[in-house]
Amino acid sequence: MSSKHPPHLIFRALANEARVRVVRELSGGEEKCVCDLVEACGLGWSTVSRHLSVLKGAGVIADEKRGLQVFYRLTLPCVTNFIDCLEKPSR
Amino acid sequence: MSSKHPPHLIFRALANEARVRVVRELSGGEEKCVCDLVEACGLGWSTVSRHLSVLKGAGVIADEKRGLQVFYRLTLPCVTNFIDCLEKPSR
DNA sequence: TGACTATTTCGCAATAGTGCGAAATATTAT
DNA sequence: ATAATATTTCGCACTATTGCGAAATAGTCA
Repeated sequence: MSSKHPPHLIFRALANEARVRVVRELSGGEEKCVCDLVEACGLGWSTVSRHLSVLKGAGVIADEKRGLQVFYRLTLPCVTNFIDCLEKPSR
Repeated sequence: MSSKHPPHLIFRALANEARVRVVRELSGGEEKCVCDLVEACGLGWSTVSRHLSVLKGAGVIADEKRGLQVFYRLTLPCVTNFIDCLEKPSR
């Protein structure tokens, strides 16, 4: 059976500079709390929170609450490869 | 020097079902005329033409005019790999 | 309980994306 | 030059996305 996240919806989830920045922050494999991601994006908390929910809804990231904080991690590793490919001078 | 097409703009160009369909049609490496792509998308000519210009503007496809027809081809092969990855049941 | 911290949800105004049909452009054939 | 074909450009109405601040929610600690 096919995924409930068709390709164009995943592209849509990534079609924003802040959301790509979030994915980059998580590309090393380490989890980050929302506070880290807010700082990385340079946007307001409410805005970043909604960006995170878009990425999560598309299955690109997942979250886990620990204590007061929520930690996010990347769940779609091949997006990192693709971004790397896009950044090579000659793709 | 870095590309003039940052990742989030490439994702934005792909953030539409018709445009992903176009990329798929071109993934085999063969060129297709607009008429083929109009048929594949099931949308009007003017709409598909604009989708093609979005993809071209992002550097995902390129065009070449031959006679009365314009042929498009994929210029960003790694997008095919990424879409394939997205469609695997377990990514 | 109440205060404090981390995060999300809501409502808003502004901007961007979508698909359409009509008109414009360009190339070829008569 | 005229006509026919293939494609693009334009203007419109509609919908979706964006970022913000205020308010709501949830967990921890005194």
